[in-house]
Amino acid sequence: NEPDDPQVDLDNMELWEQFHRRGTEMVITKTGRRMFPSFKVKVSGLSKSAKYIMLMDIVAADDCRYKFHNSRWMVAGKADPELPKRMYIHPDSPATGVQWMNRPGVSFHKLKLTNNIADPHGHVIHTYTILNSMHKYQPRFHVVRCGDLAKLPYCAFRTYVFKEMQFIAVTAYQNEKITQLKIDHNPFAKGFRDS
Amino acid sequence: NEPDDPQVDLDNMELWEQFHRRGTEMVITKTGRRMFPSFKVKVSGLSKSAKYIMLMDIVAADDCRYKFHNSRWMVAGKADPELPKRMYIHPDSPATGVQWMNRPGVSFHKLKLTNNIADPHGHVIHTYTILNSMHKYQPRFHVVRCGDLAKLPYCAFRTYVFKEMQFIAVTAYQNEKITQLKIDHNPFAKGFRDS
DNA sequence: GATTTTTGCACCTAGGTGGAAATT
DNA sequence: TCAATTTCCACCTAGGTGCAAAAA
Repeated sequence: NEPDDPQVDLDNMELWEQFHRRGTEMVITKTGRRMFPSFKVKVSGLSKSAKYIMLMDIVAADDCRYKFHNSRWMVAGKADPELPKRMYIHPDSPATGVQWMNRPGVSFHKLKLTNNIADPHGHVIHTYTILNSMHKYQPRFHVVRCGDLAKLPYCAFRTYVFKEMQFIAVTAYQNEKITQLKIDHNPFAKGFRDS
Repeated sequence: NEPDDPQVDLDNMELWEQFHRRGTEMVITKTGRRMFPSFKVKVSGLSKSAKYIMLMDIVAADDCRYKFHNSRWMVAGKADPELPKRMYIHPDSPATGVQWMNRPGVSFHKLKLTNNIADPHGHVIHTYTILNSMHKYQPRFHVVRCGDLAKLPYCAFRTYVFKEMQFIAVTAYQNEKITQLKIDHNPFAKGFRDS
């Protein structure tokens, strides 16, 4: 009656698949840009009383550089070196299993993607992830049974990867079909819709 | 070279004093209303490496009920019973002394005042404080040398009180001079300014 | 020249104000 | 009748969009 076998479901999977079929792009800017669709998961199967820390990060999906040519993404050489990535710790961590499971979802919408090497601030909570433009990335989600942030480095991670979330970082959209999907579904881009 | 004698300065003291001279009022609503001026302090004198938790709460200033009569606040009987108050833990807690001192200030602007007894959600982070209308209150600030939220109940609190922050909770402003000060200084009320 | 990045912008969402009228 | 509270609103701040032009 106290399981500890997390089941993780990606929120808005149908939308993610629509983007995935066309080759998702995410804009990176100097001041930081959110992901769309946003990264949100529903977690079940946790021990009710045990404490957990939830995290995400974004890692290189391969060691290639890409370019968009003839309406297609093509490999264009070897990847540039990656800057060290920091884990984005969900700000409500640590919390008990029942607290995580009772919420409508665990959302990482505040994370921002940037190409700005200079860290904006020495914030306690790291909101920015530095990416290379024209490179392919894979977001990951981690569940750690751990009640104390200080002990996080010594705890076992359980990692969940959704291929549907792979994307290529860009400073300006390349594929107009991706642009249109963003406009159609992101409420902040409603001003560019036709209807 | 590792002091542990916190010095706390109230931000925007001149503005607080302007309100204090006229008898500050704070609006409470069903959905919750922020304080204005907002509660922000600058902390120094902490041990650089020790971890601290920062908190605030709001307690009854006396055991009276008030009414506004002939342009003055007057005692109008004995206070209604207070609902138990919860500490509002600053969301960046715990953090090291140098992290707290390096920031421009420790801000509690997200706290909301309400007269709604039904707690809106079972949030991990408590944002709402329930107050009685027409009663006088005193906000307080607490510094706790403590590295673990779970151990907070067993740690020694150092409490700082600014009399300039005393206010009477209202559902609608009584003193028009207070209303005008709010309009003059709160950027969200700019629409009501004359100029 | 061609590609990639930056900047400023109009247009949105989201939410914090006190006023005025309605309600309790 | 009077005092206190609730509801809805226009008017703000704050900040997330892709676009177009300029810059690198």
